[in-house]
Amino acid sequence: MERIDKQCVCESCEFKDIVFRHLDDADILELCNNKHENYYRKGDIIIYQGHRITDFKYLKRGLVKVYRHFSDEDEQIIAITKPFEFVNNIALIDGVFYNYSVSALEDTEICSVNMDFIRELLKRNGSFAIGLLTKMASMNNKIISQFLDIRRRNLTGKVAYVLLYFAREINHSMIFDLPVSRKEIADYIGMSTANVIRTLSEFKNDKIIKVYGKTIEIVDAGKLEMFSKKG
Amino acid sequence: MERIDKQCVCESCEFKDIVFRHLDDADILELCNNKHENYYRKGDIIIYQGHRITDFKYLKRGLVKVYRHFSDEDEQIIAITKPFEFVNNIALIDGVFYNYSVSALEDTEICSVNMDFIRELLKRNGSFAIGLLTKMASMNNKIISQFLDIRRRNLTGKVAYVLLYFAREINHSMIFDLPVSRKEIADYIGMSTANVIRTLSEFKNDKIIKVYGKTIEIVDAGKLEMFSKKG
DNA sequence: CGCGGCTTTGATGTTCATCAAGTAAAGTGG
DNA sequence: CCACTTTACTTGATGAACATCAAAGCCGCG
Repeated sequence: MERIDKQCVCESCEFKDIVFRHLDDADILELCNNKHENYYRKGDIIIYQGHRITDFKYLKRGLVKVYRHFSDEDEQIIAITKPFEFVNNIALIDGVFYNYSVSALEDTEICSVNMDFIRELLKRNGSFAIGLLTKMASMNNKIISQFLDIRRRNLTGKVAYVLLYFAREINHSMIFDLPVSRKEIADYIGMSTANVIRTLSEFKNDKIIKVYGKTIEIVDAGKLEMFSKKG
Repeated sequence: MERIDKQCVCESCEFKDIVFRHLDDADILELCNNKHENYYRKGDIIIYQGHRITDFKYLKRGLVKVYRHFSDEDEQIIAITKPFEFVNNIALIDGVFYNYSVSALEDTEICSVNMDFIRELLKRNGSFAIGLLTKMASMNNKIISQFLDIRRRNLTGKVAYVLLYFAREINHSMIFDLPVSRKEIADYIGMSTANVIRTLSEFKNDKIIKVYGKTIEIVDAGKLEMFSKKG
C-alpha cells in the first residue's frame, strides 16, 4: 500500500496530459497500480458488443475500428480512430453493455482502468471529471459530425471523403496503406463493396489516385476535394 | 448571498433526479439562483449553430429537433428528443462553438445554467460529475444507435422506423400528431421529401396507417414492424 | 501447386432523386 | 371574413444512381 514506485510509467504517458492531467502524484501512482495494458495484433477483437462494461479503456497506440453487428457477416462501421481519440463511452451505470465492438486494424496498445477506480477518481477529483467529460463530448461530436458529413454525400463524394480522411487524419501523408479492406470502406460509408471498388477504379483512371493493392497515393488532392464537396 | 429561499423550484424538478441528484441542499439552492428558465414557442430557435457555448442547457418540457445546416435551406436532422433526454454536448473548453442548432417543435421550456457554475460544481462534486457523464454518454449512444438503425434500412424501412419511433418513444400512442413536416422527416432519414410522402401514401393505401393531415394513426403496427425490420 | 479469400469488372434491374404540375392548407392584408 | 399569397403536400413520369449477381483475375498461404 505504501509502495513507492518512482518508475511509474503513467507519469510520462501522453494520455495523462489529455484526461489525467489534474491528478496529483498520489492518484497517478494509484492509477499506475490499477491500470493494465493490453496488446492486440491486427485483427484482434478488443471489445465485444454485448459484453458488460467493466473497464474504462483508451487507445494508446495503433488503430481501431468501432463497429456494430446487425446480423452474421453484416456490420456497420461507426468510426476508425487513432490513439488518444478513442475512449469508450462509459455509461457508468451498473448492468450496462457495449452496443458496439472494437477491433484492431493495426497492432494496438490499449490501457484499461477498472471502472470502480475511475468512479472513485471522478468522485474526488472534479478536474479529472471535467477532463473526461470534455474528451467524451469531443469524441462523440466527431463521430456524429462525420456521420452527417458522409450521409450528405453521394457515392463519389463519400469515397473521396474517406480517402482524404485516411490521408489527412490517420496517416498524415498523401501516400499511405489503406488500413481496411474494400468491404470495410463500404461498411463505413454505407455503400456496396462493388461500387466502392468501381469508384476507386474511376479515380485511378482519371489519374486522381494511384493504387498499388492496399497502397494508395493521392495524386490530385484538389480534385478529390472537389468530389468530396459534392460531386 | 445569504438569502434563504425555501421555495426553491429546483428542489422538486424532475431533472434534479436525473443529473442533479447528488447535490446537497446548499448546491441546489445555488443552482436555483444561477439557473434561468426560458420558454420557446413552436418554431423558435433555441440554440444557434456557430454560437459560442456559454450555458449548460437541458429540455424540461416540450419537444426539440437537433439539426445541422450545411447550406441555405438544406439541413440534416440529428435527433428529435423529448424532455430529460436532451442536454447539450458541453465541450467545456473555452472557445468552443455549437456545431448544431436546436429548435422547438412544440412549446418548450429550457433550463440554462451558466457553464462556469457547472464547471465549479463538477470540480467539487464528483457524484454530480458521474451523473452528468452518464447522461451525456446515454444521449450520445442513443443518437449514434439511431443513426445506424436508420442507415441500414431502405426507404420503406426508414419511414416505418420513424413512424414507430414517434408513436412509441415520443407520443406513447398509436394515434398521434406528427411533430414535424414531411420535409423534416426526409431530412431526418436522409431521403427526398417526395419519396417520404409516396411511402406514407403507400402505407395508407395498404391500410397500415390512416392519415388525416398531420395526424397519423397506426392501424397495423405489426406490418410496420415488419417493414422496419428490413423490407 | 492448388485452394480460398479478396478484388475487379460487366451486365442487369431496382431503388430512389429529380422535375414538373397540380392541390390543399395556412398565413396575410384589406 | 374574404381574396390573395405563400407554403406545404401530393402524384406521376423520367432518368440517374446504386445494389445485386455473376464470372473471372489476383494474391497470399499452406
